[in-house]
Amino acid sequence: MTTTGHGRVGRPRAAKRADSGLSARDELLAAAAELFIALGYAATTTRAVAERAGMRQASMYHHFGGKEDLLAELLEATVRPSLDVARMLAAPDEVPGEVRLWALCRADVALLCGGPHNLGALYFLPEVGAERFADFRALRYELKAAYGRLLAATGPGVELPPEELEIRADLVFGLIEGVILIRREAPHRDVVTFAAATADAALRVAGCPEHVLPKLRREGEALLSL
Amino acid sequence: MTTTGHGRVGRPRAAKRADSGLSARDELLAAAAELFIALGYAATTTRAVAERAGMRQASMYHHFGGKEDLLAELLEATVRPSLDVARMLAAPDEVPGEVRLWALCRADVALLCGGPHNLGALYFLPEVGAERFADFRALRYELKAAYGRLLAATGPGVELPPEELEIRADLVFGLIEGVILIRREAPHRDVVTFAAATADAALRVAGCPEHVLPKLRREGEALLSL
DNA sequence: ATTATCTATAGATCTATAGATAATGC
DNA sequence: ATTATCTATAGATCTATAGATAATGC
Repeated sequence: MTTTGHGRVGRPRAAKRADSGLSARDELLAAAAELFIALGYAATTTRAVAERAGMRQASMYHHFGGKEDLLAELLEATVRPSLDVARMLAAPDEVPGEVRLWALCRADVALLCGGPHNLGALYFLPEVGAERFADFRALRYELKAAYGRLLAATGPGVELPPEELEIRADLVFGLIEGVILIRREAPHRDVVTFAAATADAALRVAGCPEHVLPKLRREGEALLSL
Repeated sequence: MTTTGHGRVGRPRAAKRADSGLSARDELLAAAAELFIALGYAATTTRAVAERAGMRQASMYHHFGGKEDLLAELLEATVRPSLDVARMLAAPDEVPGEVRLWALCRADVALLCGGPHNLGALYFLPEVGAERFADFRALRYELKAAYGRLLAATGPGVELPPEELEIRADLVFGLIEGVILIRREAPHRDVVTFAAATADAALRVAGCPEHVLPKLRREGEALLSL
């Protein structure tokens, strides 16, 4: 998020309007995010992106190589904060696995529901399967693996056979990413309440008995406020 | 699925190939399903659909008004079987809510994971928000409401305040639809095992204690085999 | 006669490049 | 001199229609 001081260099824009405070790059990214989420990737034209950002179609190419670069940058910027939390929580061995799993779920849901747009919806665009977005998919896969390891470190009392563990890992990760679908239909829920409720739900799926959830909530929140 | 006996009327196709046994309509629907899921709606051209179905681009218009009609028909045909199960399970008052909820989850997951393509992925295409697909969205909304009513009929022992109930309903429905995302990445899981495991997970989210799950599984399966 | 297909194409895009232009910076 | 934008456009699509054609059905 680079802002330029007033008095920009370069030819002035044809369609003038209030300064958004964002750099041209960021204006383009914000416009692309809104349009990709609402209309999809292929249905969004470079003209629509550029004009929503306040410039002509061709000017976009001064900042990005093309539409694909916009999506790649949005995807990676969206998954990276979740992965940062996951990496942080992978380390501390003295904290029980279930507390760290609760904290990761809580933080991830807050990130997914936090920003002004439902950026996570970009993950589900069919075009994301293309080779161009392999870097993003690798980051997301790493995040998923982190969920799996924390789930496996959960217990005692919840020992599961390996194939059952694999299903539970998919279900927990699916529940968290499913939050993106929920947000699409109920955009105005309180994020803090919802994030904690979803983390509780994830640990129920993981097999935690109801009576330990208050403890996880307390310790999980404490772990995140460090 | 109408099949025509051999010796079809009309000009022969230019590109000949083995008879699929499907009507031209169904060949087009199958081709559209594969392409919409793999590439997305906007990125799929009428030429690609027609040619995968074994005919020229323009011939598609003899069977469908356009691309939108293909998607609308696929969406409605995919959600309708789930809704049929939900309507059937809405009736029997003598069966406890949690058993009926388990059965609905189990059946819905089996439907979502059953067919040869991951048709549920069509639900998440951004284009589905368009006015043209309002009928589909109404059916899906009715399905979601059925989940909500069964969840509210769950208990005793699991009485929840209304706003918590609403969050749980979203989470349960999100978990079930999240199965579509899971299937996208792990396409070769055993459907029967996975469907039951997911129904268990949904009831854990609903608040059922672990020790009642075996009973729900038994009675839920029995309810579905009627 | 009816049907399902074909070929051909008009009209409407959409992306990406080439080259001009109007600012600031030095 | 450098920069960010502009205008113009070539080339490549893509959708949907018009009208011809090659089967079967009666």
